[in-house]
Parts: sequence; C-alpha cells; structure tokens
Amino acid sequence: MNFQHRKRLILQTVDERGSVDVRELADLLQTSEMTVRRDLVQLATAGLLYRTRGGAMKVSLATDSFRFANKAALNADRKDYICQLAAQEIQEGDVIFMDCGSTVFRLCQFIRNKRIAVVTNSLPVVAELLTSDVTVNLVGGEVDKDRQAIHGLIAEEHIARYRANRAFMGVDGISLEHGLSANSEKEASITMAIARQTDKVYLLCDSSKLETNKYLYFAPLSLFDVLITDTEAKPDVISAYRKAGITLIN
Amino acid sequence: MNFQHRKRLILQTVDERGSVDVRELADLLQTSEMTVRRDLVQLATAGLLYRTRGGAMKVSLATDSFRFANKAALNADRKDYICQLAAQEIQEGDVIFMDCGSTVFRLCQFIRNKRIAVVTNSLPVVAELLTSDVTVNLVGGEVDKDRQAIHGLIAEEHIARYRANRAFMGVDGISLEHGLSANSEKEASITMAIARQTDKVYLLCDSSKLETNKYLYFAPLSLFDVLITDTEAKPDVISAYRKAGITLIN
DNA sequence: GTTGTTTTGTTCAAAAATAAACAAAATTTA
DNA sequence: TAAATTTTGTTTATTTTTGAACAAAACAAC
Repeated sequence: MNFQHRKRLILQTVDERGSVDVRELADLLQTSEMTVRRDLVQLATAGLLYRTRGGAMKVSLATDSFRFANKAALNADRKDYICQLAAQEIQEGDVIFMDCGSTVFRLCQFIRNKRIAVVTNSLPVVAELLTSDVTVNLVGGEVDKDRQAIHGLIAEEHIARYRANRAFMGVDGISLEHGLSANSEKEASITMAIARQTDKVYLLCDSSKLETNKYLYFAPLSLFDVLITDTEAKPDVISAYRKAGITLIN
Repeated sequence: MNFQHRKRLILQTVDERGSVDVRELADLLQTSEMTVRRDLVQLATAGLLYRTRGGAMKVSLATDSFRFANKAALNADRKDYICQLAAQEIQEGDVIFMDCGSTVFRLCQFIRNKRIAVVTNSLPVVAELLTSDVTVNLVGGEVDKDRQAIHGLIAEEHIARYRANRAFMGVDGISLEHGLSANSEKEASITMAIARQTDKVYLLCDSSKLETNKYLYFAPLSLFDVLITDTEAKPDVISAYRKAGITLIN
C-alpha cells in the first residue's frame, strides 16, 4: 500500500462520505495515523480536500480547479474588507485589470454580479469568474506554475493591447522612503505593464505590508493613484502617507 | 525474454490489475528488479503507465479524475486509446499545440512526464498540466465560459506568434466528401490558426465522428497530416480513408 | 481562568526503494 | 570470429518513506 494507493482510497472515501477522520482512515488503509496525517496534509495543500481537525472534508468541486493552496485564506478578513472597499469603486461598464495577488483574488466574490470586463493574468481569478456575469479576458503567455499566473514578455505585449479604466493590484512591499518593492522581477514588470495601460490604479495592500521593503525596488509611489488598506494600519503611518500626498482609503 | 516482450507483459499486467509492484514483476518476468525499474522508467516517460514508488499503476487510476471532472468521460476508453497512440508520436523537446477538445484533454495524462512545451487555449489542459513536468504556454484572449477556453481575434494573433512541431486537435465532424466541419465558428478558426503554425498536424478523432458532418464546413482534409482514431472504426471506412491518401493510425 | 483530553508537529531511527557504479552476459557489427 | 556495443545483474550508497516517541498546540469541560 503505497502513497498513490492511499491517496486514491482517501479521495474516494472523502468523496463518498463527505468527511472522514484520521483514525478511520488509518484503519482502512492499514497504516499508522501519522502516515494518514502526512497524506492528508499533502492532499490538502494540493487543494484536493479540506483538512479539518481530526480528519478531512470534501472540497466543493465547483471551485477547486485552480484554487490557491490555502494561501488565499491568510488574513482573509482584512483582505475581504479591503476588497469590499475596492468593489465600491467599480462601476457598470468598467474595464478593469486584476493582477495575480492573493488579495486581489478575493475581489472576485464582490464583483460576480457586475456587468464589467476583467483582464487578468491570474488563473485562480479566471476560474473563479468563470461562473459569474463578468466578461473575462485572459492575458496569454508562459504559465508560471508556482504563482498560477501568466508572466513574461508575451504577457506584457498582450497587456499593451488593452486599455482599462481601473486596475486593482497587489504589491509585496511599500514604503514612503523607497516606494514599491517586490519579491519577483516577473511580478514587478507585469505591475508596470498594467499601470501603463490604466487610467486609475488602485493598490490593494493589507496593513501588514505598509512600510516594508522587499529585495526589488521597482517603482515610485506615483505609480498608483489610490491605496486601499484595512483599519488595523497604525494611525501615524496613515497620516504620514496622507501627508505625503497619497490618496488612501480604509 | 527481451525488452519488447517484457514491456508488453508489464503493460498487460498493469492493465489487468490496475497496479503492480516491482518485486511482483521481477518474479513474473524472471528478471532482476533493476531491469524492471529501468523498464518502468521507460514506459512511464512514454506515458504508458504511471510510476509509483515500489511499482506502477494505470494512468487512468493515477490522475485525479476529481479535478476537472466534467463531461470528458464520454467514450473515455476509446479516447484514451487514441491518446496513447498520440503520446507515442511526441518526442523530448517538442513544442506542441493542443486545442480545447475533450479528446485532446485526455492526452494530458499521457504527457505529464515528458520534457516538452505545450501551447494551448484550453483551461482544463492548463489546470491539468500545472502539476506536471511540461512547460505550459497559454493563449491569451477572451474567455469562452461554456467551452472553458480562449477564443477570438486576440487568441488567433497570439497563436500566430508561436511555431510548433506538432499539433493535436479534435474536430466535430469529418467526411471524405466535405472535409472537416465544426459546431462553432470560434473553434473552427482556432483550428485553422493553429494548423498554419504547425509542421505536423494530428487529428484525434474517435470513430463515431468519422463520416459525420456538422453545420459549418471549414477546411479540406489536407489541413491535417495524420488522423488518429480507435479500433472500432469500420474497416471499409478505414480503407476508404487510406485509399484517399490519408495517413491513418489506429 | 485551569485541567485534562485530543490532535498535531517534530525528531529520530529503521526499513524500503531507488540510483549509481561497475562487472557479466548477450547482442550486434565489422 | 573477435571487437564493440548494448543490455542486464549485483553490489553499494543515497534517498524516501514510515512509525514511534514525545513535546506543543488546540479544544472541551469545568
């Protein structure tokens, strides 16, 4: 009974029963609970089931195809708050860019019923909006498997073919002193490419990222027009940003 | 007991039992485990079985049918047979186009371990290959929600930027008299666009589609180079196709 | 709050499987 | 036939998987 066998049996059991617990599985698979746990962790990070305390649950089949490996759930409340604010900025008929950040991903749920067009390089965003009223346009190019997104030269060329009223983007780091920074060159250049083609750029940035710096500085603060963050940002940071002439919503 | 002979027995055993382990096979084939391993590696890279630790299993059992489990299951056996033949045509380093048909989708499982690049307009194909060794390139443009694929002008432009050795495509109808036909204008024009950029075009077409016609005739038979179908095709149909100068594999 | 129970994560050692290296056998080629 | 090449088997080292033990965390009951 190797991993592949166990995996198949686990998924099958979860699918049939809706949920299972570790003890049961260990018994069924004739193996230790420790091994079952390890299997469940692996299957959960692959998005094939939901891990629960003491077992696992079936994941709703509709949305699992591209789902982020639970990363999207990190600081979900703050991110949802930010996205709610962002959604209020959107008007019928808008054409908007959305990039591949985990915050931006959560914007999907708030725009499902809007009659707008979305241009994105994020596969999870596409998967999510596949069952919505939104018209979706996917940026083409090389697929970055880790980020579940499209990056590279062709992608940037593709972006240059479009023009949007608004863009909603994430960023890895932002500071008054150094501006915007990123963990990856790829993401930085997509951000730049989108900003060039957009009338009004919104930066969605949860408060934990304010005044942090990542290794790659790629643009001044003037790249964006509006910064949307949450209410847990420190008051002095907020006022400093406002004093620096930044339009900040929270 | 040579190489070819062993391979045949291994595949047969895997097919009958679903899965096997190395020890068992070494015993059955009267050879060493090392040799069995070497054989398994070879068969796995050819996509004919799925390598597991300690043995191997049927490809269809290993892929999580849960992921994009939609209508692709119709005539699954025939389609898998066709795809196995198709996979054998593919060589390391190839750049291949795959379109958004349900037959073509099933090719994914057979090419997971190949070191090739795939250019596709199909979202399920991308989802499937996201967890494979394959380099994936996604065609950009407007998302067709019903077909879970990208179509339209921008998509065709994007395709024109690439060049591939091989293309694997489906078609809705094919007949000696009228050539290729489709249910949708969108799909037809993507098919044409891909064919223009490809050295060798393979049509994957289960036998039920031979000698059928759909409403839109869009290309002569000369559009493709090789037709791959299953063994249930009528002998007289097959010979008629061959007589018409078509390269047909089944 | 505290206590007791359950579940989880971590570390470690044993077992299993694999890959690598090299020798032996079989096959092909000259 | 002999040399060259390929294929196979054996041994050894490396990697992966597993289960046990125990500490840490989460949860429930009080």
